[in-house]
Amino acid sequence: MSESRDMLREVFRETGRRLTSQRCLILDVLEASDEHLDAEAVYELAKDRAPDISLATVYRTLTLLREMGFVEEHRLGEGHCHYEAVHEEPHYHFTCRKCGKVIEFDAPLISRIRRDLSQREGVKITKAHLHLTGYCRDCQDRETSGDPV
Amino acid sequence: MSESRDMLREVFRETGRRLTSQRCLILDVLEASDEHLDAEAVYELAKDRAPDISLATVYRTLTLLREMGFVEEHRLGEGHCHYEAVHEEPHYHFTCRKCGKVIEFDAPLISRIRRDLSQREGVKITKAHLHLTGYCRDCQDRETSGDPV
DNA sequence: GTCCATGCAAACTGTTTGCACGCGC
DNA sequence: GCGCGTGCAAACAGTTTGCATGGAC
Repeated sequence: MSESRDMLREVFRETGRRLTSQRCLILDVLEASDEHLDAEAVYELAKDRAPDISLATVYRTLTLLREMGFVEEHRLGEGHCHYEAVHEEPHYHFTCRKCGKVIEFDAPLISRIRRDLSQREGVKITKAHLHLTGYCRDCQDRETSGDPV
Repeated sequence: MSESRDMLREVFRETGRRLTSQRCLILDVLEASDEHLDAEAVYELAKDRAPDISLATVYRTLTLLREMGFVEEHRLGEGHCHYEAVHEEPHYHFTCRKCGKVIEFDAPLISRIRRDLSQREGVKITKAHLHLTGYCRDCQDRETSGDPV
């Protein structure tokens, strides 16, 4: 654990940033959780180990870690962001419109889509978000409200 | 034009809603634009034709039209939503991280991904959002800031 | 010791809501 | 005329920022 933090420290130093206890802690919290935490949840979990930490620091650190590529930000549709430590493999999300349950999945076909678009439009794609919505197994019979005509 | 509004009126009546001038106007604005407007932009455009319209009405109407399936809401990552009148064909988005340019594209392979996940997880998928980010042709040489390590 | 990072509180943006009036039906 | 929809302003949620203090290096 501590040797991985040393590597981390070096990455920070190279870019003129400091590895503070708060930044360590927030990264720990994200790595320890395999859920998609929002800023408030990260804040609550961090407070358990550092009661004085502030929500502003959580936001600043999440932005920083995102810029450095250590965490990913997802907007799954509820007006606030979710964060998670980066995995090696890309993965995507399904969200149930009824109960909010999130299912993660992989979809290798996305790489074909990326390649096609890159070639056709001459763009360089750095990130793909695929977000499916619908009704999970448990909610399917009750999909009453707020749906297309 | 007016006969299409009559059809619209009927859809509203069936669900106990009223087709007000504001609702018409907002739908007009969205249909007239082939861009992705945010609520503020819809508000500004609507004010040209109805100076007394309020931003609250714009939000309420956008929510309503989304629930009725007439418009789609996109969260392309900047902390506010974009809206557009529904097209028949599904389409997806690429956003340039540098200049914000949006390219729309189709990706028929998505239907395979949808089918796979539905079968594997037993979910019913009603909507797919694919959002690619990266650098457009013009911005590729200057992709300096804020990128993964 | 230097200067970046933090905590606090206030500001800010995008969105929602309570209420009395107005308009579609 | 009944009741949904509107405009207005205030409230709200999530996030950002200014400033003085504190901690990493």
